[in-house]
Formats: sequence, structure tokens, C-alpha cells
Amino acid sequence: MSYATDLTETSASRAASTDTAPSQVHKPGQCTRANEVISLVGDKWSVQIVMLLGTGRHRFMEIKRAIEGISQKMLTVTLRGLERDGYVTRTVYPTIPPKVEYELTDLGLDLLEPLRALGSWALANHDRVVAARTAYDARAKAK
Amino acid sequence: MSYATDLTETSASRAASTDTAPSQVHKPGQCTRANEVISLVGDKWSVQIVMLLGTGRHRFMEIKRAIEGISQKMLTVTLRGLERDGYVTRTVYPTIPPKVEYELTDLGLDLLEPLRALGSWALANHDRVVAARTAYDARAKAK
DNA sequence: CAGTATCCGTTGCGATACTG
DNA sequence: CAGTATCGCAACGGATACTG
Repeated sequence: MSYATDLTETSASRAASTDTAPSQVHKPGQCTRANEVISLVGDKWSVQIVMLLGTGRHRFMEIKRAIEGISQKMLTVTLRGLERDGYVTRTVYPTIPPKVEYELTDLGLDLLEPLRALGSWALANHDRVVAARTAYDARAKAK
Repeated sequence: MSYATDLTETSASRAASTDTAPSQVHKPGQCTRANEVISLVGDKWSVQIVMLLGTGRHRFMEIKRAIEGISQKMLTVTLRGLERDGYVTRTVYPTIPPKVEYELTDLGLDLLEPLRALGSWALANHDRVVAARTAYDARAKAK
């Protein structure tokens, strides 16, 4: 499938249209490509870690302590994934005990912007979602 | 944990800071709240469906055909979730055969904006990610 | 400290069959 | 057409133990 995600497509241009006709531009394959990147957001921990690293360079254990609830295993796995995708760099200091620092790359810093936009939106609209959920569940319960 | 996602925090304000000190504002609980909403993005299909509905009202089978690879079950489940969270409305026309239409609510339309930003970013930076992955795998293979 | 390795329950999700 | 119900596998991800 493909939904219009062209850089030219503004949300304002659509906001007004209430017609039923799906007269948008559709280019197959765009979604697939977009999802390859977005799926990272789908990850339970990736977003949180990128956001945290947005505050600067951090050590492994620092991150673990900061991200409440993450297991050592998942932190390692997630960081590897982020490194592989080019979002973070991993710097090892061969000391005893070892010291490893993680930091966002330029790509990671770039990603931070749309991520922050989403985070802000989430925070701002959290209550509306919760309210919707409560209302829905109440209707469902009343059957 | 909590990373600074304050509406006041701009990406520019951080972009310049290269210091190691994590001297950001941290308010516990914000992440939890934000994640409650962002986890929707983590879903494999939700984003695609919201984006598609951004092009207008659609019937069940229309969506199924548009979202390549989705099963009937997952479409139903995902749409229910989106409805519960207040992103889409479900309108049933009690005809034979039945006709059900899905459409974004105001909340859903609002969400579209940060989602489109992310989608645009993903499309624009897809190649950088793929390049990073290839390079990483090459280094790993060379061991 | 920063991992790696193993076990193992839970969940996600597709395939299939059936219904109003 | 638009679902619901059931099965079954594969993955996700937590707990624990071990290592340089």
C-alpha cells in the first residue's frame, strides 16, 4: 500500500477535505521503505533510549538506571540495533573495569526532532486518549 | 525514567551542547504517560492505518486491500484499538450486505501531523539507515 | 562494568473456518 | 461484506547465571 507521505503534502491541505473519494497520490513501495525506519519506533525501548541519549553521552549502566524497567538483555539488544541502524555510536574504553559510552550520531540527532514532536503530542494529548478509552470501556461494559 | 520532552525544549537548544553532563530536567512519570500514547506507534499496523485514513473515510475491505499484508484479524483488532483510543470512528450501516466505514476523529487528525513528520523523515533518511546497516554488517562479517 | 548465554513463559499474529 | 472464534507457531522479552 501507500499513503501520501510526500514532503509536499501538508496536513492543512487535507484537513479541509471531507469528501469520501480517496483522491490522494499513491506510490507503492513508499510505505515499505518508511516502515523500515518507523518500525524502530514500534520497538518498546528504542524511542526512550534515543530520547535519553538526546540529553548527551551516557554509559551503559547510566542508561539502564534511567530507563525504568528495562532488562540488561533488552538494553544490549536495543543499543546494538540502534548502532547498526546508525543512530548511535558505541565507544569502548579498554580499562578495568570496562567503560562503554553511547552517543547519538548526526542521524540520531536528526531523528530526535520528529521524535520530540511525537513525544510532545503524546504528552499534550494523553488525557484525551485516556478519556476516550474510559468512555469506550464504559459503553462496552453497558453492552 | 524521564527525558526532557517539555514543549519548551527545542531540538536546537540541545544540538549545540556537546557536554557529557546530563543536566536536563527530569520529571518521573512523563515517560510513562508519553509511552501510553507512543506505544500505538509501536504497533505494526496502527500507523499505516491512521495514515491511510488521513486520506479520508474508508470501508473495511478498502482498508484491507490498501494495507498490503494485513490479515483480517489484525485489521479488526487494530481498528478496535484505534476506536477505543478515540482516533477513529466506526459507522455501521445496517444494510445487507453490511457496510462499515472508518474515519479519523479530530484527535486522529491531530495525530496525523506528528505522524506525517515522522513518515517524511523516514522516507527522506531511509537510505542513510540502509547504508549504516550495510556498513555495520560488513564490519561484523569481517570480524 | 558491560556484557553473553540459556531457559522459558507470554504475546503477537497469520491461517483457517464459520456467521449474520 | 464485515466480522468472530480457534489453533498454533514464532518472536519478544524477562530472569538468571556466567565471564573478561
